[in-house]
Amino acid sequence: MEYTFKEIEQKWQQYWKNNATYKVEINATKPKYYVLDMFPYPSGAGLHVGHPLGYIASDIFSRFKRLKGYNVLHPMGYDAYGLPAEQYAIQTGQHPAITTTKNIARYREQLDKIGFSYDWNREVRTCEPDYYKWTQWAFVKMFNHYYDTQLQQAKPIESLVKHFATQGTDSLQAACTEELSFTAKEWNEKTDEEQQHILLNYRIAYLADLKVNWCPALGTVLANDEVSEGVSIRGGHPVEQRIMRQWSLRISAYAQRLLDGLDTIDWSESIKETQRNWIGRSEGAEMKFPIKGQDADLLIFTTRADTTYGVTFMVLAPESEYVQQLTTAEQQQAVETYIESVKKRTERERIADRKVSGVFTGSYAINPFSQQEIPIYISDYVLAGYGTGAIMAVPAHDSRDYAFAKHFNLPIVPVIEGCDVSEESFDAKDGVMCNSGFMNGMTVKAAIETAKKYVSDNGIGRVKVNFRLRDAIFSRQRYWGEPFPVYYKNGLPYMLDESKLPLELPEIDKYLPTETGEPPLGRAKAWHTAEGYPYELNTMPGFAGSSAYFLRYMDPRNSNELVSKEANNYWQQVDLYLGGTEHATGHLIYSRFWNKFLFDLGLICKDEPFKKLVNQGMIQGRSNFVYRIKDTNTFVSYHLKDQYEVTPIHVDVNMVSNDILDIERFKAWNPEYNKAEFILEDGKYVCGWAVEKMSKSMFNVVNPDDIVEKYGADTLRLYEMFLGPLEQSKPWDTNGIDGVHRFLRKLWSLFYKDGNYIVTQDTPTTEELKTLHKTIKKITFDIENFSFNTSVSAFMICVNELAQQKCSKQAILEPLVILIAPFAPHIAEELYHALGHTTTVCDAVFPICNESYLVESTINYPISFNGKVRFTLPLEASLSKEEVEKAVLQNEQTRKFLQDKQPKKIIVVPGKIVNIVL
RNA sequence: GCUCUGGUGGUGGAAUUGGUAGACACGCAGGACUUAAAAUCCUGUGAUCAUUACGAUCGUGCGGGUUCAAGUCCCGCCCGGAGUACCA
Repeated sequence: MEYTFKEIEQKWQQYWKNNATYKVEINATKPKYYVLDMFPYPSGAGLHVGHPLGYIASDIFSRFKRLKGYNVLHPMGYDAYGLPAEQYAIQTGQHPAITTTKNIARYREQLDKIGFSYDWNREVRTCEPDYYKWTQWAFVKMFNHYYDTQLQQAKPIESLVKHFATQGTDSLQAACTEELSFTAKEWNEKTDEEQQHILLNYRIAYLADLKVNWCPALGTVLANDEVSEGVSIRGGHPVEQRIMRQWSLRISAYAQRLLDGLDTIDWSESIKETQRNWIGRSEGAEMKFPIKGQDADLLIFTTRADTTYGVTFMVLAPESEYVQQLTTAEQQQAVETYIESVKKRTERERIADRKVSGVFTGSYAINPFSQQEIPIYISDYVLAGYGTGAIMAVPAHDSRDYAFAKHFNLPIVPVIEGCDVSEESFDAKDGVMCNSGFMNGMTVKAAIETAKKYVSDNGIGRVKVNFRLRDAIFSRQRYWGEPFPVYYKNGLPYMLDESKLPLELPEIDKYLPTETGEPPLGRAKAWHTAEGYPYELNTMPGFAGSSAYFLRYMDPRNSNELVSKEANNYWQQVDLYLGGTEHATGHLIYSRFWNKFLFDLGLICKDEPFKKLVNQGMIQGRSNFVYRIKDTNTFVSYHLKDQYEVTPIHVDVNMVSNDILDIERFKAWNPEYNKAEFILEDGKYVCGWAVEKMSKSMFNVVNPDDIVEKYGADTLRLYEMFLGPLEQSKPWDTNGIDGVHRFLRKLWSLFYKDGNYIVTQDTPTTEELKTLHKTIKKITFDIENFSFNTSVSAFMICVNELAQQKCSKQAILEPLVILIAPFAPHIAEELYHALGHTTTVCDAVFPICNESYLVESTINYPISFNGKVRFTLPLEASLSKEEVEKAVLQNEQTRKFLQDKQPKKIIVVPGKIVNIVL
């Protein structure tokens, strides 16, 4: 019997399907394990060979855990809402639901070919009403809660209303957009409308006028993590700042918990660090600088209160509310001109062009430490959104302030001894204070603490923690997303009753904004409640649907709850989450926030969603080139190209094998090349290559279907793992896949020779047992450490050794088949049945290493002289240090290397090495 | 700039606590089988020098250091990749 992978794979895929092998239910008698892949957005291009990398790794781990006796939840679904389907709809008029359904079918077909152990009964699609009902539901909950900063927990908005009714804002501990102050009496006298307005200031999901990233090309606003360097991440379109009325989620209230939680989860240090930076906690002081001639203060935030004596001017952000208040009549014109010029600049221009610019307001502040008068400027290097939108400038110790001071000729006063500020600022936080009154002589570290105390003791301000993390803007002016369960009455938002959910996405005639510039939902007919109140026209952003999908998988068909208590208590949280690093500041923060919110409401039992996170590296493309001699239709082979003036041209990697071009296919590729001529080397055309992003335009996309067709799914699975460490980025190079395929054939040939089944019941030899158990040990260690590339080589070594030993004994091969089942499930299932089993290999028991087979009786000691190994010497493993030393010194070869010299020192590491120092 | 990563043969990579650097594969070369090709199998394959056997020297981005012993630890640089960016 031959290794006919195609038949074998189809046969077992059908078997698994027929027998519901991967269906999983709550089973209290077994420990649970939850393995999750980041679910894909089903794009029109289908999967390329890079996508399944993580899925294969997590599948290996799931299957391993199952063999180890765990009840493994391993689901898959689709992040089905998104821009590409909508953009396609705009171009073609095809409903995005149709595009999406088609793409999902294609994804599923591709995934099925690879033999994953997903329980497809649990599939979710974020665009299905059954699913997004719970996205809307969570939003309603967020609207109906506020964040208590004292308890560090979300609380029902009713308790806040009660607080207002009895105490007003007195001793209020609630996260808010704007600090408000009113009495209980004032609150009670307000109209319902006024009260609702105030409550929006506290709700976790709230509507507010915010400065947003508006992307005109996409016709929508984008969240901070969807914008990079002033352009949209999807599509690279310019983004500008605009004030718009938008739904937002008060994720900033959770900043501290999101930060602290990082210490409790097993994620890579680098991704935790990225989140820490994104959250951006900084401890400092909020200080009031009195304004000269006004009964008002300028409030600023600083982490360097110790440098206050060095403050020689103040700077406001152009958008700051202080601007109007502090601009004097004489400066009015100049300030207006400046602010106009700043407004015209896009975010992108601001980043690209960092010229110092600014304008004087005409007003002065009083330095609360030195009592000196200092001018107040406006400049766009100060950000409105951070701190208070105003700063105290310390040019001697801050490079930005320094540049500004130099440009406007403002004084620079150093407050740290011995630093030279004639050329640049001294930003470091070490040294001894000077020019600083009561802080003189202190170290910077001590001065920071002293200054903070001074500030609070003298009523200048208070110690404060600031976060960089902004609230998440939650509105999108698009069609293909979750509708908000919101209607408006007198311009005020109200939530639909939970019984009315889901509010389904309506049909519209065109997927474009309305003529009046309203979002696409403005085109929907009868888009209002039964009473006639209009529904919200925005839809939710991409991260809405992916923020709690891991919970829904636990209980995907529950129509009464997001997840039942029973299912949640059993499955708890994701034990292993596998996906790319690109979601570090988006999905992975939002879903932690969402999860914590649900946790606060007592709806789920864990406050962190993903216990362990593993990030797979990106698979890059490996492009091939041909070299056309300039102005000809002649192509010259790689090693001869330097003799000509050539233009490199990308050539489809699918017509290149081991860098040798298939000339006939190349000619047929494009009519232009039909008559092409070639200058060959050794009768072949050798292509050049480079590592680039895998994309259509580089002609380097490799489709997993083609690999499965040619080599089988098991080969694909093994080869993807064999390429290199899971977490590292690496180029896909189909060269080398033959080796892995050959390995499977070799494994097969331990069972079948010349078409005959040759497995025997003989008792294995010590050597054979050693081969097996060393492999068990290695594979177990590797899987637990996500080192799948080394597992594959361990299997190769094992099979090579067994072939050498001519071992076809059931006692060895059966454990080996179970061992390899997580990696190559189809061949394993086939061979497991060949060995006489009638149930699936998935329900076998993972073999355990018996160390006693690994004990060596002799050790081949490397004998080194001055650290250089000269020869090896087999010695009894039981020999003591002294005996080893004696045996080595008596050895003839040792004498030869010693010559007449007396060794100065002999180091014997038992079981490892001998080093003789001369 | 800052943070995180990584740098080992022609290529992908291995080396788990400092202990024989280059496992395992690819590629290449030679050989066997074959009318021939494919497939398969065997042998060799870091570099340089030497070759009659024994070999010798160098070698993990660069320069130092610790150690009997360094790819691995310490100090200082260089280069690639990713993220982030006026955050006070």
